Amino acid sequence: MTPAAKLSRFFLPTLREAPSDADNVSAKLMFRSGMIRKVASGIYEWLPLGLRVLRKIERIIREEMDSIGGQEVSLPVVQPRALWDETSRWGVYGKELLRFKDRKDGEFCFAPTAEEVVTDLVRREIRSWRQLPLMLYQIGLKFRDEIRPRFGVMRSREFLMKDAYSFHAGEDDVTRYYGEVVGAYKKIFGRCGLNFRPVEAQSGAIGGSFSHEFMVLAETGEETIVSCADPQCGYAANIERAEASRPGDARTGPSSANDPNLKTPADIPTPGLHAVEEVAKLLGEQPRRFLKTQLYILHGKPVMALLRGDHQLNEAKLAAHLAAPEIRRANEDEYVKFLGCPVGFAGPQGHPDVPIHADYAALGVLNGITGANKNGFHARNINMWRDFNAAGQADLRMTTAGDPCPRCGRNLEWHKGIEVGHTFKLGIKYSQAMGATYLDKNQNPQPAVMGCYGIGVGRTVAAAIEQNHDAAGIRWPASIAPFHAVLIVLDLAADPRVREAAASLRSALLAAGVELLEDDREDSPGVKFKDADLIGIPLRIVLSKKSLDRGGAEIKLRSALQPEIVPLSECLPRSLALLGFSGKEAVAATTE
RNA sequence: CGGGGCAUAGCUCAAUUGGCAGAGCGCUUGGUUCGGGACCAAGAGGUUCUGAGUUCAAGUCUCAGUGCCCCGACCA
Repeated sequence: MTPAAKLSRFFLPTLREAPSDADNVSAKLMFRSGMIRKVASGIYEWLPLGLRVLRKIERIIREEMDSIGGQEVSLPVVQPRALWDETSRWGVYGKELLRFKDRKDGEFCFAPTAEEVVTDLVRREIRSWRQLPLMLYQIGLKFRDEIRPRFGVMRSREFLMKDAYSFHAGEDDVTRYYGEVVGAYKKIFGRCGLNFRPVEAQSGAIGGSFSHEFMVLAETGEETIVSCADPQCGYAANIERAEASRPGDARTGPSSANDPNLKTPADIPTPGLHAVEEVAKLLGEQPRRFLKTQLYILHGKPVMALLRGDHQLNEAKLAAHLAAPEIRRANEDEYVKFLGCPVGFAGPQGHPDVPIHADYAALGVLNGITGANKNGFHARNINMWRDFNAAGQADLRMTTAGDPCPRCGRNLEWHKGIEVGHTFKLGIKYSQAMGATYLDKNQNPQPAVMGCYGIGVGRTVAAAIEQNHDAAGIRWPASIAPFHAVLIVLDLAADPRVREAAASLRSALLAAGVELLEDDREDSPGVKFKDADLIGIPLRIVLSKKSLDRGGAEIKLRSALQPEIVPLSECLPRSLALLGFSGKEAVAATTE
């Protein structure tokens, strides 16, 4: 039985005001409640109170990962270049990968993730299909040299991540197992008391439901997610990847080049107006009747994306469509060089050497308005197939307000979210590159099929605060609270009954497995109440002359408005009930 | 990487035209208090981010550097 933590001796430097560089609610509260301090941009120290929360979440993760057959390992944080060269990621990863040399000039990096290392481990030890599936996970520090760390531990450079990797004999087995992991993730975030949503993280057009992001819903989230208003449908996706346009959106085909409805192109002077909205206003036309072009550069050559005037390009989709992550937007000089006109006056017609990749929705524009490829002019009645051809067609745009659910056609709801977990069916990308093979039943070597699964542990802490706080401070869900209860004892000197009552209540709570923080500081009651609210312990118990005069102890949930007076003999059961302790949990906690 | 801003006590911030470096909170000591961040008194605490320059004089002006923050493209 652990003794109660005495606040007078507990390293809990609370602050009345947050440091000025804390830039969101959770970071402010984590600083103020003495959970974290900052060492450098994106690098934090976790103090005892914060670490207790981190450990609570880790424990939940371990239990759920173990329950689906995961086995915990500890993989190195410092990893040799040689392994990263095998998958070409030493070159591909970019500046986010922190690299350095040891005294012998050997090249290393600080692990941002561990696919290479774990695949290396497995290829050396796994021989047979009989040894599969194998699920290994670890909870350890990662480092990604983020361009712009922000929001405290939510986007830090050094961070605690649970990363898991599964190896399978065959595609079917990963698919089966992937579902188990998603189930475990739902339990993990559910047990953490979070309101979250798993969303598809891969464009559904590719047909996959094998990458999910787990989003904690919060107004302050950096991610935007759309979900179907109909729970029966259940479609939910990151806005970055949500299906927007579909082939059916195109209403024309090559035969339409001779459509009698096509009108003759005509130039219109539009001096100085380059935005679709400006030209639309001048002409009294809807933006949806426009064809919008955006020029990109791939390996020094121009590529044009074509969109309907009221739509926004999704660069990630364009990159995926072209299978070219290295594309970049063309600058003004390149517009002039390749299209012969400044940005804002370019149209798809008249550039046979520039491949055009059209969003499906753009193909439905009849007699469209677009740039005339001359400074100060736009053109009417431009039509695909007659005036230009597309090298490719795809879903290239962002979902916009008013778009229907791509699955069932009903309305979409928009939410903000914080990504706390990501699951991914990897396939054989790493096992093939690194030669992680097993012998199948027919003695044929096969690359192991892999899945990988991450959880940002520190980010989960911050997300929990974003979702559970009020003006006074944090309101921890009981399952991840640093302590279950805080005991505030007042009038110690003035009333001898208080000490006795505190002693018996303290030992009863501890014996029942309640994690107890006792505020024994020589401070005024106000200070203690303020700090208790700030650090957000779920249950507050006050013993004082006043409470005893009224018949016992004063008990209050952090979320409750008013305390209740409970007779001393009832304090233990009442506390356990308020904490939602079942008998089982209490016993488990006691026997630890 | 591009654009903008900031850097003064542990925290939040002042310092007029270039003219003695300050306040609140926190901390220490003593006293008085004790149910929502109490009060009185006395203290401790500073390389004004670093370096150079201008000046009789620089927290303040100039230059360079560093760190941090905010706005845009990656990610747990």
